[in-house]
Amino acid sequence: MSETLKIAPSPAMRAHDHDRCVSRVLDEAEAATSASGARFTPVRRRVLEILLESHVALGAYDILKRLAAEGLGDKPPVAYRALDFLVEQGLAHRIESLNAFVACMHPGQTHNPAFMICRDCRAVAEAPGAPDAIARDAARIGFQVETTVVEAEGLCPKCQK
Amino acid sequence: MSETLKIAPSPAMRAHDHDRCVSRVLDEAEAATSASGARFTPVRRRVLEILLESHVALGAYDILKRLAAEGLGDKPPVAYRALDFLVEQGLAHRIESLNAFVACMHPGQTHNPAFMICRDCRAVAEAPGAPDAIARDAARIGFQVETTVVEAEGLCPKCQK
DNA sequence: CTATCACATGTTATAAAGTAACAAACAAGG
DNA sequence: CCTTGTTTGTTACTTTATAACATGTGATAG
Repeated sequence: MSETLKIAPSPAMRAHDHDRCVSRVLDEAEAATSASGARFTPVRRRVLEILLESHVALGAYDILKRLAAEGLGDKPPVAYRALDFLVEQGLAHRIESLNAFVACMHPGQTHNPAFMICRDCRAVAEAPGAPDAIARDAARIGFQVETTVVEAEGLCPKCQK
Repeated sequence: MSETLKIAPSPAMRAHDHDRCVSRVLDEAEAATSASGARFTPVRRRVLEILLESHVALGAYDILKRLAAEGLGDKPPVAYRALDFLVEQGLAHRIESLNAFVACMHPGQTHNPAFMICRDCRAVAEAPGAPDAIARDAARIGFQVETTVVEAEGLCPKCQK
């Protein structure tokens, strides 16, 4: 059932009502965390908000700078802990090829996301993703896949101009 | 034409004649570099040999330790430069999710490789890879893909036991 | 030959990314 | 309230990576 989700690539690279998009995700996050008994604390919430300000990948230290400016903590573990939490809860994703993080644009949905990452502006769009070819090869050699990383780097529509 | 290459996933996780596999790749590397006018210097060659000793992902500093032990250099740039060279020449691949490197098992062939990475022993198998779903989504939103990273983490046959 | 130019290596220093370990604060149930 | 588990604060450190510049080396045009 995670195969052919009816969700479009996330709006990162299209015009969209960003305020609505932010509050929608924030509401879903609120719901998701309270449902799982997890605590959506001020630092955690703020980190998600910071990620949600743009659809751009931010490094842990970028976020830490923001937190520090707001008096929410200025030591690396503060940022990493919040980010780890968000990733565990499916509220954020780590972008391996950038050592950076983005807010998840459809939390709650089981997904094996694929990302399109602009090398110029670092905008990240999230697509449903279906790493099928590799699943076939894995089966062929008896490799047991647990997680997948699928990231396409290139230029977003804006940065092509 | 890179779509359906007739190459199998690399032998990393199957029994194989490793000496033959090493010397084959080394020969191909020799050919490829001299063809492109690049210089396959002792450090570069040695780094490739080290990677080829196993089909396991090694960090730059793992390699540097080996080089240092052999008197080939003990400063980070030595290792990074050799690795960058090998990656540029298509003789090695960077594994983003491990910040590590493996030898390429079929250099010369244009490929958009996908990797299966054992989280236990760090063995890496290279598969032809065909990130198709994402290409479709990219086209849909006008994103211009330049490179792709496809990595599956899990357990190799050996480590499942 | 040898001057020159491109490329490769050596070295210093530092930046950027990430974590282990332990102490203090806090929230939530008994 | 008091205990228990989670979260936060903090120190210190490890790992990964690069900028910048000096030195060496090898091919080739003169």
